[in-house]
Amino acid sequence: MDAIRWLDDGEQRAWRAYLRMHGQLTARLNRQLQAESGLSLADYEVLVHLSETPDGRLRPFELQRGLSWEQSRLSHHLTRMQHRGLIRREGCTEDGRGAFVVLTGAGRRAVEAAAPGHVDTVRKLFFDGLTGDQITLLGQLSTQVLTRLDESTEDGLAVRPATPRHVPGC
Amino acid sequence: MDAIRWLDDGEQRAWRAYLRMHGQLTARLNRQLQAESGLSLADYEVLVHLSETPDGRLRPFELQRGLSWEQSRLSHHLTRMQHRGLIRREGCTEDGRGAFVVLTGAGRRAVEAAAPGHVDTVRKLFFDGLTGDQITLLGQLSTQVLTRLDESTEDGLAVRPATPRHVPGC
DNA sequence: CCAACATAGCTGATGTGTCATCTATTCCGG
DNA sequence: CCGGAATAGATGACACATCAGCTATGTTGG
Repeated sequence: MDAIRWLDDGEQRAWRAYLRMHGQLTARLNRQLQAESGLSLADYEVLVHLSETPDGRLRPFELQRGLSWEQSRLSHHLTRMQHRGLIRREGCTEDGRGAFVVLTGAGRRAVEAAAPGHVDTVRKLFFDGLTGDQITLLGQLSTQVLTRLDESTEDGLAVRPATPRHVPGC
Repeated sequence: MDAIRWLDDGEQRAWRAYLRMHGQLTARLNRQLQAESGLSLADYEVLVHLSETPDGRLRPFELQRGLSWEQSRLSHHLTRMQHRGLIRREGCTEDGRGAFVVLTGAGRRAVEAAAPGHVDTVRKLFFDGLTGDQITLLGQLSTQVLTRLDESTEDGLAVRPATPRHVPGC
């Protein structure tokens, strides 16, 4: 029961600037993608992952891990993308529970058409304003925080199936 | 018509790590807030802004600027928060178009109850894994990018209503 | 073999964000 | 003082995200 360690002034500023920056940045990226390609950032990420495989197909759970998305978000999103003809679902013969997500021709054309403009915007709005050192730092920082997040998920600190040990009566 | 400048390997890694980190981090913060206080991160930010004013009231457009939210998002969010009793809307006598958003007692109690746990989680998941230098640099980086975003909005590069000559002083 | 459990995936309800559009008021130049 | 433009704000439609819960198949220890 220690005293609350509030954020000091610098932390406060950094935190708020960071949150605001991210919001603004992704809003801009989304608008650019939407306007020029009819895709959202989420669509784009899904399509990129698929397009990076040799045959443009992945199991949903692979996609899920690659994107770090919630399973259900992915499923809903794939349904919408399927309706728009960007991807197709196929059954999986090796695993009766499974499925495949397959990039359609339209899907591939959509990413390929979107990519140059998107990368250009990411550069203009983000990378071009940063030094190499800053980019390196950001990468390190992100990786550090990610590691920390993973670790604290595994043991007790986050979601855990309420005391699987020592259940009275077991 | 220059050649496309794709992201190099380091940029690619930094960018993807960054996007993933942000997603995971905010997901965790949202869950913690939701679980312990029944608030979302968005709710929390609104309430914090209100609670930082002397009388717990702001004009929607002030809130909008403070949060850098879309006007319509704010309006919808306020409606939902109003239904949950966290804020109240009042008319504005000085400006017939205007309104006030007022923190209710329940709203104030909610932020105050939420704050310690939230700050603690932000520390545990984020700041405690970073050095002071990293925090400083993140603040700088965010501010730089924000400036860049603002600049490129004002002149031609993004949406602009033809001739916006009329800056609201305030 | 089979009961318990884990894994893969889908779905419906509900809360959230964006876009386009709408009303009402205020501001401002002629 | 009037008409057009800017400002403040709300709203409906729709896309998106999360949660809880569901089915079906695979895996494994007894």
